[in-house]
Amino acid sequence: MEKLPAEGTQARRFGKTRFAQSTAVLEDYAELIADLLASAGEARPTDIARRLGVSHATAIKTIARLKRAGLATARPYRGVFLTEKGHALADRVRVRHRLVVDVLRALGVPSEAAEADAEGIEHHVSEITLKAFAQFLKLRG
Amino acid sequence: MEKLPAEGTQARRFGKTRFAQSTAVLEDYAELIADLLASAGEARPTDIARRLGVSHATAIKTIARLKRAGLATARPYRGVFLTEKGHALADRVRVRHRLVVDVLRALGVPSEAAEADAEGIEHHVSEITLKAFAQFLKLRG
DNA sequence: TATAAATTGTAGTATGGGCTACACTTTGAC
DNA sequence: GTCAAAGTGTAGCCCATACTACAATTTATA
Repeated sequence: MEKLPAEGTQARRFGKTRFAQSTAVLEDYAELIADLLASAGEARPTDIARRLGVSHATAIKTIARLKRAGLATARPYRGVFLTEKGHALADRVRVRHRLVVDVLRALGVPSEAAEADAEGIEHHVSEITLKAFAQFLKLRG
Repeated sequence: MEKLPAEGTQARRFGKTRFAQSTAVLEDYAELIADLLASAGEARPTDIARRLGVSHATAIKTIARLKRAGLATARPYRGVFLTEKGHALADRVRVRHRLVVDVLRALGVPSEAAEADAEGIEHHVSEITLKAFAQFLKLRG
């Protein structure tokens, strides 16, 4: 979610909100797919749908978007894989998620709520804020 | 944010994501309208659109949604007003926004980034987390 | 008071997330 | 090897956000 499309391009039809929102979904998918690939060796639409609580049709459509965005590859009936770019995104997302949860917990938020809220919060944390979070945790030991 | 629609009703066609997203937009509008009413005495679609960086057509459509949700009233060419419910929402949102910004700043996030990020983060902060934030700030003086 | 400028409203279109229903592969059990 | 179950894909629909383009009203100015 670091950079918005350039002014002149298709930005016009991409309000900040919509952009942030649709980016958040892609981030969630990338992270989950990386997780499934690591733990199960494969990422299938049905598993993804189940984990995200959406219908498999919705998952498949979003996977198509991941492909269009150059984040994933997939061939019919053969599961989903991440491109290098997709893996990089998943890694960034995972690190950020951990950081947000840790900060919330450090602030006294119960683990369960911290995990739940981080899910929504993480997509809106800028690089600057992320750095501050890391620094805060480091100082705090 | 606080509560999702009941299972049996129209919930079915209101994914978690969509619900959170559309609620966030209504919250932003309510807050902004309250702000405009307080500072300028009136809240006009064009002002709202300008402040939110969307077209006036988009603002007008969302204002219609606010009306449907019982949060605002508006008559053609006569500006927008908040209902009691709308004011209550705006108040809650304002308090929450302040709290989130203050916590970010306390964590060492520069003011500008804190304000910007809070805009996105605040809609995902649960009551539990909010309480923890307040407590944290109190202890910290 | 006319008339131009600004504001407001409406229509039509695109994208995105979500769903159900139905069709088509693969897989697995006999 | 057949056939049913599971998984996968497609089509069609809804609603929300957003936009541009055009129409209508209000306001401000000549």
